[in-house]
Amino acid sequence: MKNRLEELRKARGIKQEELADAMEVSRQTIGSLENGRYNPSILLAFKLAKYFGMSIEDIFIYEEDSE
Amino acid sequence: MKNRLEELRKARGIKQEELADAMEVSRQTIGSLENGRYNPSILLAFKLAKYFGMSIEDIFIYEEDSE
DNA sequence: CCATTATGTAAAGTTTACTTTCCATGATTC
DNA sequence: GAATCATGGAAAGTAAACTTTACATAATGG
Repeated sequence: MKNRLEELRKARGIKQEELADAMEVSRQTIGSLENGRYNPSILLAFKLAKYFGMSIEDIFIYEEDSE
Repeated sequence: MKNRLEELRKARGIKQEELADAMEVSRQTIGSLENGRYNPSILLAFKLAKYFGMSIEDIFIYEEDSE
């Protein structure tokens, strides 16, 4: 799964830490998502979608058979 | 988080086991989602959405501060 | 230069999603 | 009323998401 988090965050002009605080997760979690180290839980995906005013599908790009 | 899995599955006239096979998860996983014992991973949510031809948001109902 | 700021990443631990195995129950159906 | 079928759910284990701590580095500002 790919995602547009870094792009969307930078468009908002905020730091990883600010986004992390808004989502109530650690800065490392945001960094890990931006750099593809793992996928978000569905709850975090919903929170991020709400924060950016978009759908989950607009932020996270599902690819067949992705890990 | 609530979801419409049982309703959607029954509308299709299929068993938990058949849905599980299509999603490549165990029957117990489908049962656990239908009965709210836990939330799906985002990958499974994407697979289910694709299977039912709907968006994740149409199947899974995000509620503020849900576990 | 030096201090600070933003980010990358790793290690070790906790929590949660998911598996396999197992048993129980209600609804057929024979 | 015994056998089968669909579901519920528990227990124990594995895998992945997430936390805290820690350190490294590049960029910037004084």
